[in-house]
Amino acid sequence: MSVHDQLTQAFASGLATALGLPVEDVLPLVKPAEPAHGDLSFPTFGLAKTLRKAPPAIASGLAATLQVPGLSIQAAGPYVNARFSSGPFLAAVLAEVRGAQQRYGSGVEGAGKTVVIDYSSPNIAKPIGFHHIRTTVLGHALANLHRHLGYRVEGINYLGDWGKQFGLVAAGFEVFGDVARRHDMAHLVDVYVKANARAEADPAFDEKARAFFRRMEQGDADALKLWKEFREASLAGFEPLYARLGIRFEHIEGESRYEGRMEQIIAEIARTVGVRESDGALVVDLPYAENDPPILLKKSDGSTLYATRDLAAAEDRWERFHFDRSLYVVARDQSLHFAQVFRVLKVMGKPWADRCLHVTFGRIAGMSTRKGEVVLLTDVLDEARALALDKVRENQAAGRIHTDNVETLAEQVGLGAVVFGDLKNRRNSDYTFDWDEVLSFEGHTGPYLQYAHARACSLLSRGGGAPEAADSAALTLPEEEALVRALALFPRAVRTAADAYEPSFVASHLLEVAAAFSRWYTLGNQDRSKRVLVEEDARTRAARLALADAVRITLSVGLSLLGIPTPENM
RNA sequence: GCGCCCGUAGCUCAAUCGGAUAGAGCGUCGGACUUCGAAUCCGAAGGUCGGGGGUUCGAUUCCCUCCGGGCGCGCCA
Repeated sequence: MSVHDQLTQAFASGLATALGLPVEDVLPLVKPAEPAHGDLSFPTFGLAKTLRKAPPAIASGLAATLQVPGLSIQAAGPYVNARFSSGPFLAAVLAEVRGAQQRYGSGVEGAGKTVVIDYSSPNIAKPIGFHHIRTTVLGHALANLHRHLGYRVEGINYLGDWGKQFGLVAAGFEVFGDVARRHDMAHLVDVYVKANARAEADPAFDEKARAFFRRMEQGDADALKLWKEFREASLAGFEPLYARLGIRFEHIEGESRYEGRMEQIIAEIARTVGVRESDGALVVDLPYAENDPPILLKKSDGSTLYATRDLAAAEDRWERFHFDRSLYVVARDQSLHFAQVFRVLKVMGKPWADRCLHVTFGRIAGMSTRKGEVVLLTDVLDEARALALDKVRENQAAGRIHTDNVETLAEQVGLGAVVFGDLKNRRNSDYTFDWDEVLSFEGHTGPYLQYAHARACSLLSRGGGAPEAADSAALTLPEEEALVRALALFPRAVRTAADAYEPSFVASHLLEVAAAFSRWYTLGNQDRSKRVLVEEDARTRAARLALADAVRITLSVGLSLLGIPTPENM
C-alpha cells in the first residue's frame, strides 16, 4: 500500500472508530482535498440525520477528539480535514519512490488473475488509418497498467483476416492489380480502396468478391493460397508500425483461426438458444431483447459472419486463459454487436460471459485529406518526427542538448506527441483530428512531460546522481511539498485508471506532476537559493536532488505505462 | 422511429462512486533567460456548466423533458 493510501486508511479508521461505523462505510467518503484545505477531507452531511446534529457540530466534535499519528486534524465548517505532518510524509514518500524505482505505483492486487485484452486488431489488406491509434494505444496502456498491478496479461492482436474483404482484394487484383506486387502492402491497400469503391457501384463486381470469399470458406486451394499471400504481406507490413510504437503482443492471430469451428459453435447455439432461418440466412433471436435485431450467424449464401467468429473466439479464449476479465478495446460503433455477442454467451449458459467487457472509445472526426482518403497513422508519425527533428536541431545548435543521435530523439519526441495526444483524452469522448493539435509540442503534450523528465535527468547528471542519503526536512518550500503530494498520488492514479479502463487518468496526473516540478524548478531562475543544485548548502542540495530523482522515476514509470519513450535529454 | 454516447471559457478538454470559490492547455494581452535546459514559468482577460423542470443539506455529476451533435439498428468488420 502506498504512503498516501496508508494515511487515508488511518484517517478513515480513526473516523470510523470515533463514529462507531465500519471502516468500509467511511473510507469511500474520504477524498484528497484541495491544498488550501489540507490533504484529505471528510464531509459530515450524511451523518446529520442519524446523529441528529448539525454537520458543523459533528465536524468540530470529531476534530476535537480524533488523534491520528501523522495527521493534524481540523474542522472547517461541515468538513473534517486532515493535513499530513509534512516531515514524516515527505520522508516516507521519497523513500517509497526511491525504493520502488520502476515499480513505483505497482501492486499485487492482480496476482493470480488474468486479463485478456483484444486490441489494435487491424483488418488485413486495409490501410491502417490514424484512427487506429485509439484501440492500439489504449490497449497497450491498459496492458501495461494491468501488468503493473500484477495481472497476467494476454494481449491479442485479433486480425480481421477473414471475410469478404479478401474477395474484394482478389477481385480487385484482376482489374487494378499488379500480380508482381502482390506482396507489397502499400499496393494491396491501394487495390482494396479501389475495389471497395467499385463494389459499391457495380453489383456484378461485388458478387465476384462474395464468390471469392465463399470459395475460401469452402476450402478452395487456389483461393486460400492467394489469401495466405495477402495475409502474410499485410502482417509484414504491420510489423514496423508496432515496432515503432514499442508494442509486442502475446498473441497475433485472427478470425481465420475459427474457420474450422463454425459448425460446432452454431450447433451449440442451436441447442442452447435456438436458431431459425430468415430470408435464407441463419439467425439467432435473443430472449428479452424484443427491440434488438437478431444476430446473423450465416448469410443466405452459407458463408459466416464476424459475430459467429466472435462467439467462437470468446469461447476459445476462455478455454485457453480462464480469464478474470476479457476486454475488447473496440470503437463504440460496435457496442450493439458486442452487447449481442455477450448476451448470446450468457443465454448459452457460459458462466464467464459476465467477465467479457467491451471497452469503448469515441470517434476521431475530420480525418480525410483533400482527396478524401484517410490520413495514415504512419504518415502522422513521420510528420511528427520531421517537426521534432527541426526543433531538436535548433536546440542542439543553441547548445541546450547534447545527443549523438538526433534522429532517434526526434522519433521519440514525435511519438510522445502523437501517443499522448490521444491518451490524454477520456476514451469515450469524440474528437476532431487536427494536424496542429497532433503536432503540438507545447502545453499539455507528451513532449512537455518528456521535457520535464529530461530536465530532472539533467539535474541528476549534473548533481552527481541521486544522493545516498538525504534529509527531507530540508525541503521547506511550499512548492516542494506540493510536488511531493503530486508524486504521492501517482499510485492512486494508476489504480483508478486500471479500474475504469481509463489511461487518461494517468495522463492527467502526469501533467500535474510535471507542472508542479516545472513550477518548483523555475523558482531558481529568480532566486539562486531556490535552485535544486544550490551551492551554499549541501544538506538542502542533497534533499532537492533526491526529490528530483523521485520526479524522474515517477515520470519515467508513468510515461512507460502509457507507452511513451523517455529520453534523458531532448 | 428505437437504442447508445455527448453538449463545460473564442478553440480543445479536466473536474476522482453527488461535496467547499467549476480548473488546465491553446489562442489573445502583459511579464521572467549574459539559462541548475525558455519544448519552461508568472500574471491578466475570458463561464446562463445547451434550455427548462425534479430529487437532495448540496447537482457539471442522478432522474424527466426539450433543443443541438455523433454513432448504431440482419446478410461488411
